[in-house]
Amino acid sequence: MDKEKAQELANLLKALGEFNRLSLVYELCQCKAPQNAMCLCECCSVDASGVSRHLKVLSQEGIVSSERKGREIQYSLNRVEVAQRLRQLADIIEAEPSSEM
Amino acid sequence: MDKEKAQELANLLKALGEFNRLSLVYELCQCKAPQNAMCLCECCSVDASGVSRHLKVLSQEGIVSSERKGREIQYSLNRVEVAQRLRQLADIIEAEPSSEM
DNA sequence: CTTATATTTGCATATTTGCACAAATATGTC
DNA sequence: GACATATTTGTGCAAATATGCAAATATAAG
Repeated sequence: MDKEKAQELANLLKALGEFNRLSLVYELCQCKAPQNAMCLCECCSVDASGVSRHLKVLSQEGIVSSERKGREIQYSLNRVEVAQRLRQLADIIEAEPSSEM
Repeated sequence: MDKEKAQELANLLKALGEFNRLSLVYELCQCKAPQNAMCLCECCSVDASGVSRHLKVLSQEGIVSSERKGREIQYSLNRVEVAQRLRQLADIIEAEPSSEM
């Protein structure tokens, strides 16, 4: 595993590893349709500016996608991609080294 | 997902989401036999006390196990458990809600 | 008991992070 | 254009975090 990939993965995990951000992800997880930030605001204990910043972090890490719809911006969870990256890590962790060391 | 479980999961992800700690995990990942801290020291850019602290965090989150062997303490990765928790999250994230919202 | 090695802990410091509030920006409606 | 709503950004602050160094502790070997 090269350093750059490791850093990327660490960033993903760090983004998910904050309670309010993880709450946002769970919330989006339960939504069939994309949600706007005001709506998402209700599921965690921070104000709109805080939610905005959290969503920005999630967006930068490719965890959520956003699309402006008029006045609102609708966020949706990149389910497949995130799940895939988590499973890849799980596979790496679980795979015992074949030979040695 | 109740709040307590979410917090636990966030803690796991946060523990893994720091570059040097993730490097330690990768290092342990490639080891068949448990490693002591001095050995692990080489894989990341912090001194022994830093490694000690990182290993403590990983240990508290159940990511690694430790066992004293004489003068050394040998650390090993809890492969199955960590992989399982990551896959559980992946499953939650990937599963689209059946009915609504 | 002294010495050597491995690990942890106390302390100080620098950096990062999460947050609220206010101001700025973007967009839609009248 | 004036106003309302949604979101972002600037700022400051308090708390958390990562780190190195030195001292303390644990264990083994002599």
